[in-house]
This record gives sequence, structure tokens and C-alpha cells, in this order.
Amino acid sequence: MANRRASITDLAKTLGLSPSTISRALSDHADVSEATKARVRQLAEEMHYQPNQLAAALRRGRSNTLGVLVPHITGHFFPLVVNGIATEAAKLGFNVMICQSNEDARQEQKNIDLLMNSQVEGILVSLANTTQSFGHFEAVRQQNIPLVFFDRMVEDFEGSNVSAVVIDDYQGAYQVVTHLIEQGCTRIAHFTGPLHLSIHKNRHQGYLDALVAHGLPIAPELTVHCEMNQKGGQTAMRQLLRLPAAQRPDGVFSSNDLAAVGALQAVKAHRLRVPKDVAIVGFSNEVFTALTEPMLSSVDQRCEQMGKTAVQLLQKMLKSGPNRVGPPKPIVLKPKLLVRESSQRR
Amino acid sequence: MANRRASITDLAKTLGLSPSTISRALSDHADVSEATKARVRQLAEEMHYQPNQLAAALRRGRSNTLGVLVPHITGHFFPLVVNGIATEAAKLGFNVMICQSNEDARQEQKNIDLLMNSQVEGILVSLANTTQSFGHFEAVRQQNIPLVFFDRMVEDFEGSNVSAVVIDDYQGAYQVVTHLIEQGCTRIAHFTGPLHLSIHKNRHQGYLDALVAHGLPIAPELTVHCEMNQKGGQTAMRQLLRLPAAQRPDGVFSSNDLAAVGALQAVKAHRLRVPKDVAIVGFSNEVFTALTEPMLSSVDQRCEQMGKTAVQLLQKMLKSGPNRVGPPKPIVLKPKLLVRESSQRR
DNA sequence: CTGAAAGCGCTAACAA
DNA sequence: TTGTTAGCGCTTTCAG
Repeated sequence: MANRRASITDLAKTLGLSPSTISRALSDHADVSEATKARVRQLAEEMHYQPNQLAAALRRGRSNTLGVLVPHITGHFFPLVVNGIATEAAKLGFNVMICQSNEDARQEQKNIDLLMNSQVEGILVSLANTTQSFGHFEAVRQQNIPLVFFDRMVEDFEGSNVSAVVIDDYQGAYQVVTHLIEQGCTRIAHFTGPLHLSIHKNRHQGYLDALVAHGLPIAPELTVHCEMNQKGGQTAMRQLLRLPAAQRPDGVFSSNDLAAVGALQAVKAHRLRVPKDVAIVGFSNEVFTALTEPMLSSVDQRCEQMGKTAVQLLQKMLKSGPNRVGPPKPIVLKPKLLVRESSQRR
Repeated sequence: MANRRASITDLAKTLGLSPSTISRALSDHADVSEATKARVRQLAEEMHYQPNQLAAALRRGRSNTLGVLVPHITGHFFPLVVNGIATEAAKLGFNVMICQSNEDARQEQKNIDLLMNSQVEGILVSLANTTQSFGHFEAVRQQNIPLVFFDRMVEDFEGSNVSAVVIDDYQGAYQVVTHLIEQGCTRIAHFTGPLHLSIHKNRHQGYLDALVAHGLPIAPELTVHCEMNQKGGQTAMRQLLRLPAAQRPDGVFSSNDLAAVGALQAVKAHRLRVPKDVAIVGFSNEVFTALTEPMLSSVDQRCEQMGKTAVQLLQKMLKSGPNRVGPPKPIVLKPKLLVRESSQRR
């Protein structure tokens, strides 16, 4: 009943061989005769032998495992990134250990420790938004464990073994606004969340710069700070629709998709048409953007690509060893504008 | 540069103590003087000591880790369940190792092996839908590693150390239909996917039984097999709306939310009102159900609860040891009907 | 081609 | 209260 697992020693005894031979046979070492390998493999099968990775990792000093730490594992974005990470890691022969910080700096700390204790060979992390100090990454740096930030990074983190991959929010916003202008919009509103968050700050800047680049004026009343959810979008849109006709926007770029849906609903409730009277574009390419009527244009953040790139980066660092000094230059992914019905005017 | 991690032995040497004392001090063993503990802890801090869990686990024969295997880590359902699992596991002091099978039986096999090799103390798994044979669980059973299936289980898996937690799809469907009847619907249609999948089979049966229980006739033309996505729902609904007025449904229960959205759109396109002319209810409580107009009623599957329950079950098995024989009686969670606008008639 | 022996870092008898 | 010792299961020199 208390079925102890078969070990190499067990196999060795049963076959009258030494543990070393068994070990070599199982890892298909060239120095072992085919005959022996065959016997070993067969017995291993029969005895349901399972190698003990803990022991192997301890002995080798390499765990073959990567650690992943995300703020949460629900929602739209992170599961996709994690999927990209897991897929690429598997391809490269790594196992993956996934933790979530629940957006809490304390837990982030704990999880980093956990990953280190688990002897991961590298860590991929997206910061909790409450994280203000970075002491818990000190140990990672000290021990020279490769660290890749993705999406949310420490801006001024110095280290020879640190890297990052982020999405170019500015560029995404710039593309959106350029697109809206090409569709004939001349008064483009922007819904934004708190500007101390870099995603909103960068998207807002992209919005402003694109307007300027195309010779359009910047109308302060068209930048609306609102709750970035459906209700907030509705409220913000209603407010804009109350403006005198000449000041009313004919295009909306929302910093996220939920608020864009709210805007869409408000416009429809106002008996105006989307995209004819008001064109709307969101950000993130959430699942539901394909379900609205009209379907919502949005910006795809290439989540899987981000995960994949992050792992490749880590792999490179693992291979080449530490060699850089100073803060990392993050790899910046170009987002992809997806034009759907809500902003397509011809 | 090649910073080896500080070990217990290192601490011992530095302090002129034995490794065992260090070990005990670090784990706050009662037999160590407070003075010593303080010294040890301080040095550990200074040297950035990180315990090597691999070594500890190897020595103790307990890894303190649970394995989780899901078909995929994207979408709506599984991330929430995994979240429930991770949260509860953390509460009970377990680490969690998460794998995905990508709905592929081969990968499932590999992942099970991986988890076993990693010496997990228990495994939580939701089957890939291509899984037909269960040989890869043989090893798990052999070694008496507690196994908990969630959501998708092996119906006739016998074992003293196996358990399961599932959602009562039948009950959920029954609730939906009863609700629709209470709202005054008398001709209720059902959109279903392939009936060889138990989720659809059970929901369909719940639909039929609820009709019978309330004395309503079963109209075969009202069970529509369709692609369970938005397009499929639209097509199915249009087809139903072409029926002669007397045969047309005044209520729709869709086996998932996507098709329900499609139905909603088709009804609106037909200039009929929801819920007045046709009431609609979906299944799964996807995020977007709260974004439609009117908001879509649906059935919440208590994903987090499922994860939590699964872990608790595992914990119980771990504590009590194997004691049952024969196939497990799964724990069945009651789903929760969420009545929103699309089916609320007063 | 195979075996003997050492040791990865930690814990837990047992001894002092 | 602390130290000694042995060993978890595996890999890897080094010697046959």
C-alpha cells in the first residue's frame, strides 16, 4: 500500500548492475551497450520507474525550471502571456513554475523567495502595481539569476543579468489616432485612466503626438479622465455628446476596451451611428470586442508573442552568461491595430 | 561573479556552529536558544541565505507541492479555477506547479510524468478532451499519489486515492428552464452542442426534464444543434424566427454564452424585444454577458469554488491516507443562476 | 563497457 | 542546548 517509488538503486539491484550504469543507460549515454540499455529500459517500464527530478537537480545544480510571477492569472492579458511563456519554455525543454502576486507587493516578495528556493534557473516577472520598492529583487541580482521583466518593469533597475520586454503603448495609440484621422475624423476624444500608470500615460502621449503630427488641434475638453470600465465609458461619452454640435467628437480612442463598449452603447442610445457619426477604437483586443454591434476596433497587444520573446531572452542570458552592465534596454513589441466595424467608414 | 548561494554549511562555518543547529534555528525549533537563533537569523539575512527546497524536499521525502494540469490556461473557465486552486493551496501552505495539456492526450501524458518526477504530493487534473485512454494515470494510482479530477473526469476510474469535483450542469439547466417558465415562457428553445460531450448532454437533459416537470410539451424542433459560437447562435435563432408565429419560441436557453449573444443579436435584428418577446439565458457567466444590451442572464459555474474544493479534497486525502475502494463519488457543486435583463420580465 | 565512491544541501535520529 | 552521523536519489569523476 505504502508503495515506495522505484529508484535507480532498486533497478540496479534487480538487474545486478551498478547505479551508475543504470543512470547512464537511462540517459542514453554512448558508453553503455545497447543490450544493457534495452534491459534497463524494459525493467524501468515494468517497475513504473520515475526519475526523481529533485535529486537530479540537486546533484546537477540545475533545476531546468523557470519561474513565472504574474499579478494575477485571470483576466485577458496575463493568461495569454503565460500561455506564450509556457509554450516556448516547453519547446526549449524547461519546466515552468507559475505564481501570482495578486497585485500585492508582499506576496510578490514571498513568491520571489519561493522561486529562488525552488532553484529556478531564471525568473520572468510582471510587477504587482502596488510594488514600490525592489528589495526583493536584490537577492535575485546577488545570485545572478537571470531576470526578465515583461509588461510591467522596474524602469531603473540596474543589473548585468536583467532584461525586459514590453509593448509599445505609445505606438499603439499613435496608430489608432492616425487611423481615425484617415477615416475622416477631425475631433477625436480620448478616454484615459490615471496618468501615473505608464500604460495610460504613454497612450495619452501617443494620442497627443498623433494629433499634432497630422495638424489637428489639441482640445483639452476631449481628453476625458474616467473609470476605465463600461459605466465610466458611458458616462464620459454622454458628457461629450452634450457638448455643442461643433465641439462634439466624431471619433473616440479609449485607453481600454471596456470603456469603449460603454462609449459605443452611449452613442447608440443617443440615436447616433457608429462609425458614421462617431468612430470608436478601444485598446487590448479583449474577447468581447468581436461581439459588439458594430464590432469594436482595438489594438492587439501580442500577448503570446510577449511571453515567447521573454523566454527567448531568458534563454539567451542563460547561455551567454552575464555580460552587460547598466540598466537593460527593453525589447519593445509593436502592437497591432485591428480595424473592425466601429471605425471603418467605407 | 559566479556567486554560489550561501548554504547551511556556510552559515555553520561562519558561526562556528554545526549545520544541525543552523537548520534547527532557521526552522525555529524549540531546542535552540534564543540567542543562537538571533545570531543565525541575522547572518542568514546578511548572507542572503535562501534555503534549498530541492534538498529539503529530497531529504524529507515531501515536496510540499501540488501539481495542476489543465487543458489550457486561457479562456474564461480554467484561469478562474486555477486561481481558486492557487489561492487555497497557498492558504494551506502548498506550492503549486501548473501545466497545460493543450487539449492533447500526448501532452497530458508527458505532463503527468513531469509532475510525478517533480515529486508532487498530489495532482489536480482536468482532462484534455482528446483523452481516451487512461494509462498515464496508472503510475499515479500505483504510487498512491492522491488524484483529484475537476470539471472533466474519468467516469469509471477506480482507485482508493482518487476523487473528483464537478459542476451540476443538469441542475443548472433545470434552474434556467424553470426560471424561464416562471417568467411566462411556454415555448422554450434550447441551443446545444454535440451531445456526446457530457456538459451538453447534461444541460439538454435538464432542459427536457424541467419542461416535463412543469407540464410543458417537448417540441423537437425547439432543440437546435448548432455551432456554439456567436455566428452559430445567430443562425439558429434566425431559423427559429422563420417558424410560423404559433411555433416560434418565446424563450431560449443556450448551452453557452457565445451562442446566446448570437441569439440576442438575431432577435434584435428581427425587431423583436428581449426579454419581452423572447427571453434569453446563456451558460457560463462569461465576462461579456454583463456587456450586452440587454445584459445576458447566465449560469455561474463557481469556478473559484471548484478550485478551492478540489484542493480541500486533496488535502483531506493527504491527511487521512488511502481508505476508500471503488470509483469515487464526485463532489457536485450547485451552479448559480444569475438573472439579468435578458430574461427578467417584470 | 561497467563499477566504486563521493557529494549536491538538507534534516533527523541519536548521542553528548 | 548543541554536535555527530547518516542518507534522501541522483550524477559524475576516476578507476578498472
